[in-house]
Amino acid sequence: MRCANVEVMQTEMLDVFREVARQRSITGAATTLRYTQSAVSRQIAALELAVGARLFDRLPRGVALTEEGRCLLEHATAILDRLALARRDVAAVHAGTAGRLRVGAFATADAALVPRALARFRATRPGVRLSLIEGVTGRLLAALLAGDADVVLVTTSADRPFDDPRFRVHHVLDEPVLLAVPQDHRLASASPVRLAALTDEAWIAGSASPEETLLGPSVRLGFRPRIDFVAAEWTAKLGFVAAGLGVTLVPALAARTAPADVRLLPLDPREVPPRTVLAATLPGRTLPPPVADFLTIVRDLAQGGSSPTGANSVRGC
Amino acid sequence: MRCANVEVMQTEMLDVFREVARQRSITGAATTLRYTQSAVSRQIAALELAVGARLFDRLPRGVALTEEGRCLLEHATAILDRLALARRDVAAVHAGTAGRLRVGAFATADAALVPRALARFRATRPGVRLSLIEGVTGRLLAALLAGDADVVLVTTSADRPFDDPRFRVHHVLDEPVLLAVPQDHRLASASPVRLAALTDEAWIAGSASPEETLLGPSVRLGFRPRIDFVAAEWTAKLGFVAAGLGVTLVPALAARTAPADVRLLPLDPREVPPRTVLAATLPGRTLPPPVADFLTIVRDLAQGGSSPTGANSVRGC
DNA sequence: GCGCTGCGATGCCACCAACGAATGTCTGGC
DNA sequence: GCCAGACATTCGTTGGTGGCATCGCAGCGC
Repeated sequence: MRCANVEVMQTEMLDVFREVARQRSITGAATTLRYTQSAVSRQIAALELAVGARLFDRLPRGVALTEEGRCLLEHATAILDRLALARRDVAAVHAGTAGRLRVGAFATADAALVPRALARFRATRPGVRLSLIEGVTGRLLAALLAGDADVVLVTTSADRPFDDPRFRVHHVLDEPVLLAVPQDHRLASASPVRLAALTDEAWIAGSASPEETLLGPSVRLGFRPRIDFVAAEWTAKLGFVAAGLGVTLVPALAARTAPADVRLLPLDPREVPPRTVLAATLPGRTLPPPVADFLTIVRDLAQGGSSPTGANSVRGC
Repeated sequence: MRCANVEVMQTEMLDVFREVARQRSITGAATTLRYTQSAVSRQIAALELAVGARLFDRLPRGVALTEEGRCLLEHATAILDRLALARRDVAAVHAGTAGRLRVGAFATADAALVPRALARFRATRPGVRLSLIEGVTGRLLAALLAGDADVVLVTTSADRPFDDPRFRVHHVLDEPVLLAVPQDHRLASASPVRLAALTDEAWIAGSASPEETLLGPSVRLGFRPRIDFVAAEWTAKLGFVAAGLGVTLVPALAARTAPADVRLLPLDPREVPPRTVLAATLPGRTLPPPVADFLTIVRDLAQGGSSPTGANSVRGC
């Protein structure tokens, strides 16, 4: 019975209102807007009903804004401008010339792979705001779920497939694991090294329980290392190695951070399977162009698409 | 044939969009907004068509904003907030609790009448921004026409009725004109003074041609003053009078600025008709509450509604 | 494994809100 | 005093929009 939207200010109303205010004429605005005079007249009447105040004084020649109309005009102009801005902004995001890309990655990926990828990304999409969070796999996946990241780079061992349905995974690269030994180690010139030759070595690992470290896959294959030192940071582990206190495993991505007095030796991939680097996104979501681009760039770089990373230089051995 | 407003973002669309984004559910938003699920679904589809991008990813349980949707949400929120602000603002202006009042007035009105009126006005409508422009009648009326003032106070002599159809006039007060004489003048105790007694006086006037001054009406009635000194400012004229160099006419509103050694004498209103003070607004416009209030207050003050002005104290003589 | 359930999309229909055309009304000007 | 210009109003029509019902799809539980 009664009009439902008697109180609604539609954007078209505001547009008509603005034009009438500009021209100080209902008939003129109607002509400009390709409406009939009656249509504009009724639009203004409806808007006046909606705001509960007369917006124009009707003069013998045209109309004049009332104080209420002048007040509304400021707001209407701002609203219509913002609406136009919203159009342009959404279009820019859609085209990939604006927006944001929030990447999450593990520490060694941030050494070279991610910054190079982001640099190349920025060159092609300079309007996209970039941000990065670093952390371990669990934190990264939580951030992705929480909506705090658009794509995260995580690692997993090949013997533990990543099949959580809450994530969509994109393969990035299979990263060989290297053995770090002191420069004068007895195996420093052996290639490749077999695990059987390392049973009596003093190991340096990130945790006292080797299951959770890079040694995990090999442990599950039957290898039993003797862990003498526990250190979390790569620089610390490599420092111990350089001092001749033991050996450790190093992912290829961290190879470039190794000091000169440490030798990195390839291992048999059947005994020490490569670590898989994955990108994870949320399933069911359309990949925004920035994310898709970033994935392409990261994969390209991982395959040696540009100046080789430490991983690639060693993989060639 | 084709939809005319396929590209329009209506405010209701944005409202629905915001609610869907908040609840991450089309069905939920429909329930909250008292719509059916199909209506909301189509609203979102129409909005996506309007902006040319998918705003939500449809998930098995609800929906999730895309990057474009997140972008639009910021704008939509701002727009809807501004729309609500516009409603409140216009309502406040309509109620007279907000807005502005731009008064124009001639110099002597600004001595006491206008500031007192504005002070009383502010007490009742503290939210209204006040502004004042001062000038002579011509400038004030021009400002009114140009939309730079809402109401202007001007003076006119009773023998020159103000009948310009471009203005709507509101009578404020009839202001008697007083004769200023030195304290020891021969007429200092006469009351009222007849013009016939002033034919030989040395006159001080605002212009060499008395037609344009306060003497104008009397001149048109046959009086021929001898103008010895020309000075524009009231303080200057009264200074000449105090020095015994002549006599001059003073409007009652300026009486309070007279120094103590000058006597102000009443004149016969038939020979020196009172000056009329008018308020002018634009015709055909609804008087905003602030303007109507201001007019009421000014009239009230002019009739001695509060502490008497200089005019009133003299009028009583 | 199969059916159920929950959610969004869509076809169909009805309604009314808004448009266009024509007319009415008022004011100012010649 | 009639005309012209501008806004308001009335009337008939139509397209946009919501409701109803249904479909498709995916996850979950028995």
